[in-house]
Amino acid sequence: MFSIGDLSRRTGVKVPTIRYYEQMGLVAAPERSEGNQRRYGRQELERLAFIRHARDLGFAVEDIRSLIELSGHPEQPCCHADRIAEEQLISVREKIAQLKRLEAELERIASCCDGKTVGDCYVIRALSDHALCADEHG
Amino acid sequence: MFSIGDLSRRTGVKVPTIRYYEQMGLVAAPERSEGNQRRYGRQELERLAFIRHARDLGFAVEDIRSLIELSGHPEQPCCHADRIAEEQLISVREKIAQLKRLEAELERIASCCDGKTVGDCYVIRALSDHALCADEHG
DNA sequence: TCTTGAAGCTCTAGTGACTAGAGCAATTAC
DNA sequence: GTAATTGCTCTAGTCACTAGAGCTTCAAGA
Repeated sequence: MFSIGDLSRRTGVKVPTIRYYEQMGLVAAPERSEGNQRRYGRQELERLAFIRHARDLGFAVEDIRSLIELSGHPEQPCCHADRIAEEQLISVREKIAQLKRLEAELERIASCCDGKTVGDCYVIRALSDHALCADEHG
Repeated sequence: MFSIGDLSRRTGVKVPTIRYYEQMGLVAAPERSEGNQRRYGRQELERLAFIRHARDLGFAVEDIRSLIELSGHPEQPCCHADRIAEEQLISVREKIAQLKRLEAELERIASCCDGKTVGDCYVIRALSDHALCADEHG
């Protein structure tokens, strides 16, 4: 039996975040000590590690809820879990593509600036005038 | 003189977002019509286009506030503006690097799954067991 | 056994950058 | 003139936490 602080140390999930997950129904409300403090077992530890890992991978809390639901039915086909993971992969790839466009644009803006004052600063001018952009972004 | 709807159409910034920017002090409160509706001129149009462009590039509202402040002092050296842009570039690059690690991990997870049921689904198992990860992420 | 300090509890409110909705007033087009 | 559209303010919701107040419980040393 561990306290919420122990659980936090073992999983790397902060104490208030554990309580938040309980409130959101991602982890079940655990037993309490006589003094009303939360007491966790191995099962909760594993579930919280699962949640932590999925969050690190960028899954939304709602996705995690689905994945947990699924993992409680090991006899069912796993295509739903696969789809959630693939959708996450697609969304990560889209974010990367978008950020790369921004990177290119920012590189151009920051490197072109050879003005000395704000009046002829390329950074400011580029932001003022979208026509200075090489390609469409955003 | 345009209405808030005209301004929205010309800049691509949604009407409630324009009002939000006014509340946040990013754009000045404009004149009003007799019937208390906002009436904008060319100056506000340009400022809003500036904000839109900077937001598209991922600048935080606070950064934009600084950039606007700077652009009001064209005689000052522009190193501050350059620094804001460079910091934004660094942060974009960090986000890209992080997302690429996630992409690799998700690819591995999603492609390895050849199980038929949740019970032996690699997606679920990989999320349960961090030790299955190729490298550290998150 | 006493004490002290860390850790726990609940509750409310704040973050960032909007977005949605209610309930009303003004404007515009026909 | 009237109907549709657009505008107004205000409050509350989004997501995934995070911070703080004010209190109670627990664990370790004297």
